[in-house]
Amino acid sequence: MPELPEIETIRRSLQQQVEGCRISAIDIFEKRLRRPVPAGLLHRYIENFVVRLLERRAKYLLFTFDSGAVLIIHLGMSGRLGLFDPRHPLEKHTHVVFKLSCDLEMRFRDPRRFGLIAVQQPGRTSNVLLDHLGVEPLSDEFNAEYLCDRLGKSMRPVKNVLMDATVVVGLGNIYVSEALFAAKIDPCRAAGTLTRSEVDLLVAAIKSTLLQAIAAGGTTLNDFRNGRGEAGFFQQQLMVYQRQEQPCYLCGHSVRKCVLAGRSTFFCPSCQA
DNA sequence: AACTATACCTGCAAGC
DNA sequence: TGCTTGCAGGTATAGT
Repeated sequence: MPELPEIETIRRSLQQQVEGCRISAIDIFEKRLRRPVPAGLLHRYIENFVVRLLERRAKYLLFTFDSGAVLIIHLGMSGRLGLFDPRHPLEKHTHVVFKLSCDLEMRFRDPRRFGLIAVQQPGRTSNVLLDHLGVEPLSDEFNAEYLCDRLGKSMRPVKNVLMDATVVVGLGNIYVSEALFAAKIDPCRAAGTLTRSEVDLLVAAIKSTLLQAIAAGGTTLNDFRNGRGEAGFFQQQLMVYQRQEQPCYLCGHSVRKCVLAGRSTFFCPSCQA
């Protein structure tokens, strides 16, 4: 489900409780995620070790342990990670339970099983999941100069380039549509035709859209919840996403939907002409 | 080489 | 009511 703001919201909601906690036991109920759950590595390098750091890279949550290993969790489209009282009944599709020394359980639940759990072994620095990733959109590396270079002379729709994780990470279908609206750029525009001032606007729009969504605790369209089970509020600020056939809040023109990069794309044909 | 379409999986809403 | 269909926020990979 979640894009960068939702993952960052989950990270912040878990950090206090999880950092400094020991994982006392790991129960695996379903190994068939996007890749098989690495039971052996979890028991060897994660179980009975203490979480030192909970960070985010792209849409991955990274738990660094005092064993030197890193637990990598991705939530795919329908994944959830939350803290529960051990007495709370297990919800359907709960695949892995991490029992914490603080007497809580961190439960991974994912009906569609597009998520994944992986372990980077102690001493390893390269990782097949992370190595190819582009820059973080909220970092200083993501600026107009960088994006101009990556847009190049490409004829691809600008939306497709922004969804490309080797260019910039963390933007999914919701926030790309919203950021392009904020920058008043047509998602179909050939990437190479954007002017420098349009790229300036686009970079600023991406950063501010993501920051506003994080401040709102993410977007809860159907079932997103943070680590404490709380919904987000950014859905109240969506300008175009899933608003096809409804009037644009700025100009009143009907919002349109098209398909780009195989996914629904929402835009105002008047504001983003 | 650059790019797009497809597959992975379950749940849900809409339509019949 | 109950069936079928289409669609859903992500990513890797097969194919053009």
